[in-house]
Amino acid sequence: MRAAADILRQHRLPVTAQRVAVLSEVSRRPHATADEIAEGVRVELGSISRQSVYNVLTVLTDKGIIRRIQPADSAARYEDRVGDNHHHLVCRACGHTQDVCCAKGHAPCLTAHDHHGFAIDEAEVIYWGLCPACQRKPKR
Amino acid sequence: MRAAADILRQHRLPVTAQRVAVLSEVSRRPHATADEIAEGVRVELGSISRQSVYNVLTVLTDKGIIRRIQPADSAARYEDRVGDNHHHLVCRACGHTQDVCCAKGHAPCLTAHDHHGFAIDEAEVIYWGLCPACQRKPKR
DNA sequence: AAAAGATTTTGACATTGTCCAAATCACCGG
DNA sequence: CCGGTGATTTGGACAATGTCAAAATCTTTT
Repeated sequence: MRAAADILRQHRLPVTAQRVAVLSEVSRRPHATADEIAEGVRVELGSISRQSVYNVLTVLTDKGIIRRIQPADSAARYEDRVGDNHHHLVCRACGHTQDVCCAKGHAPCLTAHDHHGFAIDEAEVIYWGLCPACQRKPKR
Repeated sequence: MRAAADILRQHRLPVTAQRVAVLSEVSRRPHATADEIAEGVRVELGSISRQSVYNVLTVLTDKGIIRRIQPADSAARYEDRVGDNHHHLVCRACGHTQDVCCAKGHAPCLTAHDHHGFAIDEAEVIYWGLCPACQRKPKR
């Protein structure tokens, strides 16, 4: 992946330390929450306000540089991998999130046959289950 | 649908006015949020505490009597229709939610081909777009 | 180097939920 | 039909995740 600063410039976004750090963090640790990203950025930058993390994540999402996913029972998560058709595997126990390719290329069954007049622009798929680690833990 | 009280008894749940009212409301108005349900129940019962609405919704969900769905950017919504394999169409603008049958019967493509060791128990699909009404409104 | 405009910060506030203890209610047995 | 008992409901505090707005600071550009 190109340097964060270049990506920002390419999108005509003023390059600030906060933006570079947040984007790098999203790239380094996919599927992290805003809070986790803030922590990671603080290691690098010393500090960043909570609001700035949200500001940056919002502008990056709006530009299509990153993607926001919001599984149930979890704060929003962000990822760097955009533009391809991939979905997610989420662990019900620990929230661990993993990318999965769409099962059948162009998702034959992801076009609702009766769309009730909706103008559909995205089919979001989340597979729920237990990750390998949580399967081994004693049930609660 | 059977009377709410019967359903509760069938699941060995003590029948309370709050439970009957909440369950009826979920049944009458599918995809409502906890807050909307509370409002509806108050019309019938005069009052109900916020906590009770959550308590009832939780116990009904745990018993499998209702289902909770949590689309991004929305409070959790509840529905009465359980046990069948249906998904949702959600309007990005107004949040209006509509049921849709799975496009291909038993969802051939809803088994991720590489599940990374996860024990998958559900494939959740949400189609995002604009509902007919919001398509007609001026863009924001 | 300075001006102009955008970004960051700070602190308050909103929404959705959860926790806990006290009061109340539903159901069972006598 | 009436208590007793255990479950449910309530009220109030609290937590997590975001958003809003205004002042301070930084990036870019001239």
